[in-house]
Amino acid sequence: MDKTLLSTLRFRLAGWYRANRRALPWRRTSDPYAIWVSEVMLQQTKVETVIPYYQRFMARFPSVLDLAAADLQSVLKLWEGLGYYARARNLHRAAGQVAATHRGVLPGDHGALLNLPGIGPYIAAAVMSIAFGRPYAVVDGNVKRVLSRLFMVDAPVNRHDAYAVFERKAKTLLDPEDPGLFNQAVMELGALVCHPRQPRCVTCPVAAHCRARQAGRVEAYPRRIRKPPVPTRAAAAGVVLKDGRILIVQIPPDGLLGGLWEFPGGRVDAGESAEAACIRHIQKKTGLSVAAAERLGRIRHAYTHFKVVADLFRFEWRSGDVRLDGPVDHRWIRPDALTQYPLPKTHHKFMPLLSGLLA
DNA sequence: AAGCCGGGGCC
DNA sequence: GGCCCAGGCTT
Repeated sequence: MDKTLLSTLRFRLAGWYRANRRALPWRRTSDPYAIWVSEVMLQQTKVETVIPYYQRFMARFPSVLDLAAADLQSVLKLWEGLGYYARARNLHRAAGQVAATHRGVLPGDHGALLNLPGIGPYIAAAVMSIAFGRPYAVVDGNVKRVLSRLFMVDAPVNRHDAYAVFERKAKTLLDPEDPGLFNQAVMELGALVCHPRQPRCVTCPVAAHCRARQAGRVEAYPRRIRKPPVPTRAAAAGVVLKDGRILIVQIPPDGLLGGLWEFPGGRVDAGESAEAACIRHIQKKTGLSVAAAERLGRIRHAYTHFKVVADLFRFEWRSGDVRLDGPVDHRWIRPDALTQYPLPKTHHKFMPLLSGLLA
């Protein structure tokens, strides 16, 4: 790209950003740890969703050492509802590593950051540029959308091999004078002006440089490959009652909802009743024999790769001690203690069905 | 290179 | 109901 054009683009973008940026909590600090936490929370998550989580998290864990000293369950409880719980597990583990090997100070070194769990190309570049002022270009969903329109990039943004294409573009555009501001400016432009649908080109500071706009094809970019529709699964979960207490089990740390707690249950096979499936899963996973009492209700929930229709049952314990197969821990708790544990969204949807038990 | 991993808000 | 969001990890 022509050198004069390049500096004009950088200049206009920076000017627009200074005048239009949102006053976000993580923009009032230069603490690398705070920047790091915000970037982890912002993965695949909208700014408005993150703000309250970020504020609670930073109030509770103001430094790397505070986070490293915390137990994972309290971290997951603060993360409850934010999703992608591996982010919380990795952040906690990484804090432990920073405490142990860097004396609690996040290293301003690209390679060292990439070695920490949960820090990939995006967060490494974001922390290096925003917190340390170093020239690393970020490539996120916003950047890919903005660049795909600016240069009419035909590579679909949601294909893995597209990353290298956009990274090259981002590197040539990056303003070495203030990489942190430049990176945030491109992302803010994507968030406030260069929307996925109906972009506000009229107010765009770089519309004059935009090839898609010149071609009248802004809405045709970014290009994207279609994903197949997600399947729906049937599931069942059981509230097992024994002496006024209910059983919850902890989900294994790897995989879906790892580390959270749930009522025992599982998938309903084809041709199987939800109640029979639930009894089968409880027997298999906890070793308990239960007797059916009643069906409390049904909820629906959408995950990234499937949807679930889940029936909730109430059972009375009949016999057996807990012998776990699958879950990594269990508790017999009073119903009013449920809120002390990090639970999946499905279980928050179950709560209204439990009103009789909580009384 | 592709699949897995939450939840919410928008159309 | 599909799409999108300040992605990273695993295989």
